[in-house]
Amino acid sequence: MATGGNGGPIWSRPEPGARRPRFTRQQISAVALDIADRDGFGAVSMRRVATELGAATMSLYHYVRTKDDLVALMDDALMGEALVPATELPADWRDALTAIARRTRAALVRHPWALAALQDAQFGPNAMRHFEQSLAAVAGTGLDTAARLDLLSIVDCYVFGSALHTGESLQRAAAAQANPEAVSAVIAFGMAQLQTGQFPHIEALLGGTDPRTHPDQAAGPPMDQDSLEQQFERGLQAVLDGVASRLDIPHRL
Amino acid sequence: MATGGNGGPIWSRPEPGARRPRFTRQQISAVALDIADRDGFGAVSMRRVATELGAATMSLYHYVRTKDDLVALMDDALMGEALVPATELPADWRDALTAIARRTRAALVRHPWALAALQDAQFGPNAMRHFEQSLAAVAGTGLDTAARLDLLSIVDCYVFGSALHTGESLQRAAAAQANPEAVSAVIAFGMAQLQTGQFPHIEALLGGTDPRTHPDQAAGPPMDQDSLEQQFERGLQAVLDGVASRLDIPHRL
DNA sequence: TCAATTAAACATACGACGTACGCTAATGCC
DNA sequence: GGCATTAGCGTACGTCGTATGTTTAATTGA
Repeated sequence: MATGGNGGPIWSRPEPGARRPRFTRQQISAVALDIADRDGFGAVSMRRVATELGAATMSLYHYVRTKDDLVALMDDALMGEALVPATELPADWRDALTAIARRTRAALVRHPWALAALQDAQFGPNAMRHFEQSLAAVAGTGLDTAARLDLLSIVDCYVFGSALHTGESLQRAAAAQANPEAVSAVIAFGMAQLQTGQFPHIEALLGGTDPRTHPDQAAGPPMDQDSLEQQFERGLQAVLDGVASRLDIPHRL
Repeated sequence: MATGGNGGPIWSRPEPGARRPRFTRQQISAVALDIADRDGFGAVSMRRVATELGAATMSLYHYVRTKDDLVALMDDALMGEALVPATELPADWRDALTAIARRTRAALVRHPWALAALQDAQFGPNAMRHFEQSLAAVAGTGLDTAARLDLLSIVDCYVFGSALHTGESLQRAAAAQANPEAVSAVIAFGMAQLQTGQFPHIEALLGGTDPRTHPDQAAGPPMDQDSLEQQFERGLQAVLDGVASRLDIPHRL
């Protein structure tokens, strides 16, 4: 249930009053974020969060109606990390979009579980602030409304896709380090596939180097955090080039 | 466990032999795909798949070592849908990439659960074919290896991000139709937020129209399948423009 | 000040889930 | 026809989200 049931999104309801609550939503989402970062999104259970808060499982349900609500809190905390501090938002539209994109990607990469979880979470106040900030960034383009939304959508798609890609790569790299024998099994499978002759371009890409002797480059370029970030930067500028020329945006250059 | 345990990826192991098995992997993944499409990825359980196959739960474990393996089969079936038939792949790099992008997006949009599931699934034969096909598409660009991979990565990020975006939108739209009262609660929350005055650009975007009287446009432009597809096409061409000019690719135009 | 009220906290329990374990019975090969 | 192999399955364990009902503590009205 993506919309959270009958009472509206959790942010439209006040935090519980009367008897002073032991926890704030920030504390709860912080604990949940921490668990997800340490042990993966799958480790975030109502019991676990409650335990780490020092409470009984069912006590959580006074702060959160369902687990979806908890996930919504987590996602909104993450969107908070994606916000560019208001004073740091450049005036030029291109610089502003770049700043927002960098920060958004950084937040998503920091919490690789987010993209899966975010998929059907309700949008919260920080998501709204993110949208507002994006609109502010493109306010100076002189474009009409539809074109502005197009521009934002294109850049957003690239940023989220890039974060997805980076998250996968890093997760794969981590899994490979944790379980080296599985990685050689995967490589063996890949080599066997190559030997069918159906993959000439991949063969050419590897250029005769046996990945078993160079396990650091599983299929192509290095996959460390820095390379992926540089790749993201190159792609982002290319995307911005493309939309700028398509939409005929005046630029200060 | 993204790497699937000790025995290597499922594709490196033969289907069970000796006594003739009742099911093929294709049947199994087809049933699982069908369940996911009808009732969501969360409805795909070992019990459910087994039941719909007409078998007992534990019998599935003779075809699949863990549920992760089942998900891997599902993802690979999906990547099969994303393949462009070999005879239909255009010679021009830009047309070829466009064809691959369209087909990939279509497959991902058809199965909105895929992006979440795909995140940590092992790559299979069809993913490999997809990669091979992408390499074939950019073979005629004259770029060196690193630039080719950059190009592919940028387009792929945009395609996956766009599919993520589209999937979210459609899912939200479906949820809204299934549960209209929740939607008005969300709108009420949004209006209340607007009234804080912290969102001048969003207010300007709505242009004074109260979404409660025009609930079809929750926040901005229409979100139907066609509009999203057109938006994707515009964005894709913009992205291709950008990489083409950045990478200085000769084009037949 | 002291009862009445409200809300926070919790224990128990239910039906789902993935899957470890061990048994039964059907099949292919000699 | 005998036998090894293995598909198929029943049971059970520990996890999950959460419905339900009860206890405990703080706030409020008189």
